[in-house]
Amino acid sequence: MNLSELAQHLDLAISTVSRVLSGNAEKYRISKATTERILAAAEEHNVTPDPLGASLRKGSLGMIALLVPDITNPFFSQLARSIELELRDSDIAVQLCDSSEEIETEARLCRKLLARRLDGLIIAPVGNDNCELSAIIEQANMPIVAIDRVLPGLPIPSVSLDNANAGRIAAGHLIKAGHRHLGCLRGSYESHSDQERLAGIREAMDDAGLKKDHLSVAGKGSSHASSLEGATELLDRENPPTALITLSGQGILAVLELAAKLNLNIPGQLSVIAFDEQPWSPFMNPLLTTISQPVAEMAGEAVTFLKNNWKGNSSGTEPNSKRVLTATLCERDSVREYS
Amino acid sequence: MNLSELAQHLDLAISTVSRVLSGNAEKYRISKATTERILAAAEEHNVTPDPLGASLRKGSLGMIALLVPDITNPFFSQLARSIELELRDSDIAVQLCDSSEEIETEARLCRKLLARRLDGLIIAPVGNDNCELSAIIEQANMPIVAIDRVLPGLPIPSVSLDNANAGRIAAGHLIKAGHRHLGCLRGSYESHSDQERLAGIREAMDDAGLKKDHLSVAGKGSSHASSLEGATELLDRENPPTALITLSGQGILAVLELAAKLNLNIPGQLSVIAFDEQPWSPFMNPLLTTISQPVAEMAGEAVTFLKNNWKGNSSGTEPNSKRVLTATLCERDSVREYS
DNA sequence: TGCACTGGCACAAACGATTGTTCTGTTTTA
DNA sequence: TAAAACAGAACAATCGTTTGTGCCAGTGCA
Repeated sequence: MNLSELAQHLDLAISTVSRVLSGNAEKYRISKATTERILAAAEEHNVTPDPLGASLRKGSLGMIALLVPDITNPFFSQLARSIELELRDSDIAVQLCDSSEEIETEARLCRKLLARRLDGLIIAPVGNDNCELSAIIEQANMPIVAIDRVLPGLPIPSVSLDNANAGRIAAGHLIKAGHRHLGCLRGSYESHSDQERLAGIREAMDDAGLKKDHLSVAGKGSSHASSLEGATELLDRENPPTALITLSGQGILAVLELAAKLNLNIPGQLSVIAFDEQPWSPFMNPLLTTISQPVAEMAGEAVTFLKNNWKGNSSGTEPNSKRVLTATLCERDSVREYS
Repeated sequence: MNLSELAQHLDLAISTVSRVLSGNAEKYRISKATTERILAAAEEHNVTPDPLGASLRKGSLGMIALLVPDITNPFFSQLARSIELELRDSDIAVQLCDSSEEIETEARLCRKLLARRLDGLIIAPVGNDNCELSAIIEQANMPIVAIDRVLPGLPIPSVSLDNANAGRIAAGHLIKAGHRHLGCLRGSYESHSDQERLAGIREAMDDAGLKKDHLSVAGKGSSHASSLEGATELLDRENPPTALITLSGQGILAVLELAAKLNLNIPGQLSVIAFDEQPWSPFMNPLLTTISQPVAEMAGEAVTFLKNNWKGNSSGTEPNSKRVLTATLCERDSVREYS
């Protein structure tokens, strides 16, 4: 039963019913009696205004989209949850899209999303150089904010981590513990974030007077197989690093697996710091020292940005703002002093 | 720019434009020339039909909702991803809702979802006895299917695991390895699934001629703290079980943590089987033996059910069908022969 | 020449709500 | 007593599509 049927049933105009049911009874001076009558009947027949009709009229869907590379990745699922929570009370729903880490799929989905006049889009781009995506996004007409991974070529606002600083923190912690030969397991694709993190690591080593050949870098894919290959390149050789930093979420698992295979005790013979705190990080054996991203805060920033850009609300952030947040070190048991 | 503006610009009727742009040009015998002209102009001005208008007219939103207790739980995020993949080619989007394991929130969100005349709802209920939810669902007018957790009181179709069988498999495996005293760490709430799994474990023990006091059960919450408490109750005592089964995803982490604290070697002194295969299960130390749910298959079944119940498509499943899938044992290194 | 047919498109009625404007009484004010 | 003010509700336009039907012109046939 919809509003007009209910109106007919009550022998009232649909407009009156609409005003009452959307809570504007007094604003339009509907009498107490009528209001009560409508509310009762609505309750009885279980009728609520169809948001679809309202959306059409209001020009707003009451929904934003979240496009992530892989919802299975704990970072993104935490992000999804934080965004959901953030929006729960504002009558705005979240449409979830997963691009499976494929840039073509990402472009296709993004195109679809833009066609669906949503109220906004939060996108965690798959790669760092998706021309098609850039082209698509450029002619979008809804607020869009990139999160986690920044597209350097994309003129859209973003919320991301200060990756260089995060790299410095990680490397600094290891250097302070006495390590002189560091290894670094890169994640997927030629990710912008990974490059920045690496740059931060190099800076920290520079500051400590460590030469470039004190850092070994490997890894060229986000899959477990690639990570394993990269880890092998780093560890299964003459003079392996005494401490490792994994730049992507999956990497640490490969390192743990390989270390077990090689009978390398962690942290006894090898210290590790893993990028991205994961639900299981505090419960692994050993308890993992990690670099943690402020996921909830990132979600908050992204949502705030979208909200600020609604209703011609130009009060908020400038159109091309880059918000950069700081990572924190979670010290646990996977790093040991080296002498 | 919308269809009517484009039509005006081309000096054509909006209906003609609509038919061409929705791919029904030949069905309505639009001439080749006109078709080309419209397509070209649409491309040039970047105009696509607004799904909102189409939805209103067609009476279908092209969207289903997925309501889960916690998208952060790998099982549910895998489920979300599988469902997304399953629907990707059918022009149906997924709205994600997370109830934070709170039954009031779940009811509230569910009510909202039902008001939003979606094309279907896949719900993984938080608890096993949510009367309010049952009441809400009963008067819904869209296809709904419960997944993972079955609500015994709810007269809706469901896709779930054969939990009793899964319990039998787990216990059977341990018994076959020579274990005579089993422990069981229950998950959250008085979950229906957990009860069934427990029943299966009891059956297997019965079959092996093991008495009831050969099974210790503990745990009364899904939080890490509760799990830790339960694990302590099971392990930190005189005559602890030699093998443990954790019935919920978080439980195993608590067991690992406690075992490390108690200096209990796994699997040397304690064998464990964990319910729910997780991304990190194959990479833990030790590699975890788990009971794995066929997530993708469950997603497929749920989606298929919804599809079958569209368009008055009564050909499909009966309205109250219960689909039950089988778990598999992933043998790894956390179970050892006991003599 | 007249009729039926049909290709090609326009007309208009939904779909379900929101909201500015208008209309009808009744009460207050001058 | 007439005019003004106001409360309460109806009217109608609008959002952007889809789709059944109607209209017109050209063609084939008798």
